[in-house]
Amino acid sequence: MNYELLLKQNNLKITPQRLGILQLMHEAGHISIEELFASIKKQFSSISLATLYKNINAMLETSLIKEVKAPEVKARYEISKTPHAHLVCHVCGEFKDIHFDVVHVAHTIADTSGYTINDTSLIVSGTCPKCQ
Amino acid sequence: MNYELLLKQNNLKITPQRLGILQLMHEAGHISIEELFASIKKQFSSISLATLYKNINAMLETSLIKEVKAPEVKARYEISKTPHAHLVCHVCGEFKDIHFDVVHVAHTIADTSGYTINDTSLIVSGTCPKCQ
DNA sequence: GTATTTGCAAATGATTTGCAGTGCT
DNA sequence: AGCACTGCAAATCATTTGCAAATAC
Repeated sequence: MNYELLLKQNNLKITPQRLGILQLMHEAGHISIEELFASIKKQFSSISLATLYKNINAMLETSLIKEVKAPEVKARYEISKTPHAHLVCHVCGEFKDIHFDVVHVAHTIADTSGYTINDTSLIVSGTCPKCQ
Repeated sequence: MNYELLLKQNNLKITPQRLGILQLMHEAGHISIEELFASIKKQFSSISLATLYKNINAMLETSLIKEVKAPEVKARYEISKTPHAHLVCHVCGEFKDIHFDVVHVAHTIADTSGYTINDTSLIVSGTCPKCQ
């Protein structure tokens, strides 16, 4: 994945910290602020939590990344992809992407409401096979 | 709605504060902590934010109420009902219940995954007719 | 009467802001 | 060169905890 291009396309300057954040996010798939901070400190030992938050917020504003808010657990961040659903194990905490047509479901839901749809969040929580 | 019965069924003691919280939550449909605190202070001027949090947490633990975490906005709380979806207007902030079979969707999603499903959150964000 | 809840104050945790210095283009 | 980004410290905002007094059952 070309992180430099991703940043450029979103009018964000390329910095080593940002590249590191995107790389870790991509590897993890879904990652929380704490996990990200702990991991990135291995590369940039003096990185500050303020910088991490500023960058996360900048990337959220341009929709380069997306915040996934599941019930009961802390938010995770992922690089934006085509709309999909999530499956979360509340025992081990694993997040899994599910390729499912959420846009179609959203339209069914908003059908008679007159709403203009922007975003759909579909998260199923449960226990994964390993944790049962 | 019988709030005393609701509390009893969940093994929670009946207090005026709890009855007030449930009443406001029921009237509002979906309410944030700040809104709830501002409203309940009109009835119990000396209620503390700590009490509010303790009660919200107690009711969440028994599942008497549910936390709705939508993208971009602060969490809202609702009295637990049959599973349903939510439609949120990101302009005026209004939350709307949509009676939609989320359990069926959840099963479709978790179908081949081997997950045991506990909970499903389906939230569609957009602009409501009034705000367009 | 006993256990739980309340309200207060203080503690903790999470996130944001201001600013001086540095780095990107 | 000029503007954006970084890192630090401090500020702010959100939530939790400990404890004494009050209340539920």
